[in-house]
Amino acid sequence: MISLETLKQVAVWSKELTPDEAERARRGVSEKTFGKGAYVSHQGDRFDVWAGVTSGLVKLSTVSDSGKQVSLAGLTTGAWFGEGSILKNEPRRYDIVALRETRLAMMDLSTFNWLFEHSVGFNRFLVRQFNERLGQFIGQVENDRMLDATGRVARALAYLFNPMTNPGVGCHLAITQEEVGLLSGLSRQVTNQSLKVLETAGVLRAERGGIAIRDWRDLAKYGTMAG
DNA sequence: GCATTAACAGCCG
DNA sequence: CGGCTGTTAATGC
Repeated sequence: MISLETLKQVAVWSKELTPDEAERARRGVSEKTFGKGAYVSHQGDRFDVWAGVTSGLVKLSTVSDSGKQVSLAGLTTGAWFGEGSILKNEPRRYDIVALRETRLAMMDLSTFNWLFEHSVGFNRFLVRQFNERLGQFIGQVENDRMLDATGRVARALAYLFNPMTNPGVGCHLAITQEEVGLLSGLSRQVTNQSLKVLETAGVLRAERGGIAIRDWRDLAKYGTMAG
């Protein structure tokens, strides 16, 4: 279990709960650290917790029918994930991998179900999150084949910097070019060149071991148009 | 063409 | 030193 203060810090949704609900939530959440490269869960697992990123960076990926790894999204500070598998009571459809040392807040299933049954604020949050993810998913299938390397990098970063799904991210993120490549489904070398293009376009600033952006919507636009 | 891997030099903490 | 970055060369779809 964690303190109420910690809960408020790592979970924006907790601010919408009543005091009683927040107390329940705090008692059902514990924290765990994952090392670089560690699997949080494998595709097909019954992963019986709902989890939020306290610090670090995780990647959702799956294996395509042709057998190669496909990255779906990156998640960073403030992002919560896993509700889809819990609500449908089905195995995980994705691998979840820590791209660097990552601390996760993990809620047990009974607490999640209690909040789902009793808390209006919790359900509002879930609906908003589903809505945002649906928008991302539609963008993904519509544009996947049309985007060049630069567009794919821009889109991966736009999702990562999206304050709806990653509420704690801000406009600066410690991430290496190799990690951006892993999220974009590209090699480090091509990612390096794409980042330079985006920097020249003025939508981000590439630093050593980090990226600063002006507005994540600029990246989103870049990631939905070829060019 | 465009992307990938391999290799290497430079840089920085 | 070790990790990150910038670049080039060889190879593949």
